[in-house]
Amino acid sequence: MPSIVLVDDHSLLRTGLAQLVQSLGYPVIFEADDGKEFIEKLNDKTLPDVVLMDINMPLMDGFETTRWLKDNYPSVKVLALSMYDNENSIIRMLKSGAKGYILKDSEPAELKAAIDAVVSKGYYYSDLVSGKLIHAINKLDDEGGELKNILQLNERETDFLKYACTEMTYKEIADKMFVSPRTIDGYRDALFEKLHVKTRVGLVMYAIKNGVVSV
Amino acid sequence: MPSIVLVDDHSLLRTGLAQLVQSLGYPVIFEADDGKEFIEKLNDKTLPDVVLMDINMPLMDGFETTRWLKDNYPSVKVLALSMYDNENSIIRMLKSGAKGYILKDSEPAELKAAIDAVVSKGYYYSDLVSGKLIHAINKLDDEGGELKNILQLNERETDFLKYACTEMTYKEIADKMFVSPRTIDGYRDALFEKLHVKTRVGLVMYAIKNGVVSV
DNA sequence: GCCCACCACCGTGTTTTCACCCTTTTTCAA
DNA sequence: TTGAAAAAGGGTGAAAACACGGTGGTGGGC
Repeated sequence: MPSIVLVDDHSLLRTGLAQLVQSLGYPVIFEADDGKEFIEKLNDKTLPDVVLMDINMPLMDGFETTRWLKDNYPSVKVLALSMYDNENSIIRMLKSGAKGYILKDSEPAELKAAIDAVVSKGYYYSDLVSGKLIHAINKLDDEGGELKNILQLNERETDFLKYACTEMTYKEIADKMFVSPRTIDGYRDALFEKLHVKTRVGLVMYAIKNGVVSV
Repeated sequence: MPSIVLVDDHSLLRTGLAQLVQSLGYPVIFEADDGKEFIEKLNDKTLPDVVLMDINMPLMDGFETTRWLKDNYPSVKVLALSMYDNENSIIRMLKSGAKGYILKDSEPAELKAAIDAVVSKGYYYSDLVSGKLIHAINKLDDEGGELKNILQLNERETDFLKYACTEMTYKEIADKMFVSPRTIDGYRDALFEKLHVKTRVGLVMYAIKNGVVSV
């Protein structure tokens, strides 16, 4: 049977999941609270076949950790485990190297199917994932193929987005970030365009759906 | 050993939790996806000692379900299980009749302690809960004791709050809700006051933290 | 060198949001 | 039945948010 490692910051759920995975017959090698702890615990003796990886975690998130794994231990398959089914997370996670993506409200049978598929076929794409991917491709056509926009924000934009989720005015955010209010206007307009929103509320909703800010 | 029922809409996590609870030695009588399903499955033969209840669920949420249980089967103890540690949820849940409140990222040992305490002592208040309660009491003093404000919003306010989390302007929201824009201004100002926020972003963050809108 | 992308910055004008203070209608309880 | 609240609608003005069209500097590629 394929061996498993769990990475999730919700201790109770992770432990429960470990029990479930074991009851399905897969040995759980170890568990970790976040990407950093995972990497520390990982060595040649503890290499699993599959890593069940949460996306939103403190310290080192699922995207980063999956990318690191792809670079350092490409034989280890990552199965992303998320609360949400938003398109950006799915695409970013697959781009980072994940071999599959399942929601936390799936049935145990789907988890088993996903683990088996990742091990035997090398990937697991549920209808949900396929659907989102197709939708993303269609959107690309509409926009002339600017894939980068869906994927990543730079440092400054991420910082700004966090501040945008507070009750600060743009002027106050400008002070906090040591730039002029006009520059903040620029960040805002760039994000409006990239994220396809029109208002600050749109920014906030995006930030939350994508784990840029933790609720 | 006390018997347990689990109510949570995240199937994978709920199943895992069930395994965990059973491995701690507590029999799990049944599981449910939400409050509605829970009530349908409940009868004199399936009465548990403790219900582990998620807060944010579709159809019938944790508050409603706990209140119903308090009215119909007061002997069943509810232990609230939440992602978030925000004050309002804790207070509302305890007001609804929950005997304890633990976070999903607690250690399994705390879950065990909580279940045991709820059964033997009738309640379980962690340091987190106590701390939040004390903070809430202090806030009350500052405001002259307006407890109702923390607890519940009426129908119209809830509707408005949902719309406020979209990119609609207040004018558009007014159209949707069949009232004049001025009335919307009124809803908004009332919520600013009740929720102690100053901007629409504040409303959005409140709505998300309290599960008024689902992310 | 030159072009290009990217970042920070700037000005102007419109729309939306928010604060403050007001009237009318409905409701409900003393 | 009166009168005190609560809910709805209203006006004005200032502040913030948003749209649009710009400038100059920096650091690659070629």
